[in-house]
Amino acid sequence: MNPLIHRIYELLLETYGPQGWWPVRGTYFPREEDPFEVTVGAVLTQNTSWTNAARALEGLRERGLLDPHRIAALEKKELARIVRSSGYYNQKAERLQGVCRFLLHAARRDSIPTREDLLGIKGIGPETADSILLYAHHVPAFVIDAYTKRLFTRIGLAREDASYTELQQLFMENLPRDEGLYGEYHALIVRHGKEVCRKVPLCNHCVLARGDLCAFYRS
DNA sequence: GTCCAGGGCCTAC
DNA sequence: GTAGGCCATGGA
Repeated sequence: MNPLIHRIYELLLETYGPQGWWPVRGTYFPREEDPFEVTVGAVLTQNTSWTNAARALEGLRERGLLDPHRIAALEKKELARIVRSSGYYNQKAERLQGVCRFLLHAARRDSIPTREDLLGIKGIGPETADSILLYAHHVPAFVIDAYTKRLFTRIGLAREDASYTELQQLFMENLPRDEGLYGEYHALIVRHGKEVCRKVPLCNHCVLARGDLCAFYRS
């Protein structure tokens, strides 16, 4: 166990507070948590700001379309029009319908999809699969994204060429297997990535460049 | 006008 | 097996 992995989580949490990603009680999801809605959101936010993805999600909700049967039955062009604000709308319409077909046909009702199942769907890569497992189904799968890689490479805890799997192992082997912790940690990394450390290789004003991490950080 | 956002697929070497 | 191109909107 490398204690730094958890220590960084504590520092981020102290700095930014709980981020309240899915299940969401905040701004973008007024409703109760719905695994399907979270799954759709995970696709819509691919390489796209959450505000743009949330608009698309809202468009689906206000039309009563947050249902795999309905999305699968829609004309693809119509679906693309509705999710336009999330960008890549033709691709995302296609991907959403692929996810829905899987949920309706391949998956058993009310069962949690496996990671392999999700990766078999066109348009679902490792990050989206783990996001769906973690935030929709509360499976402890640590989500790795570009922020995570950048931050932990700079800190020196990961190699530049580390694969998704290697980075995921870094977290999962050094943290208790806790889906709540994983979900909050990933959200905090994203928040931190937006706040600071954008272009400079190492920012001295960064929260992680102080305190007990300082010596390690600068070494 | 430029850069970026809660990626992933396809193609060419 | 991997680097590069492509998908595309909306906010800073």
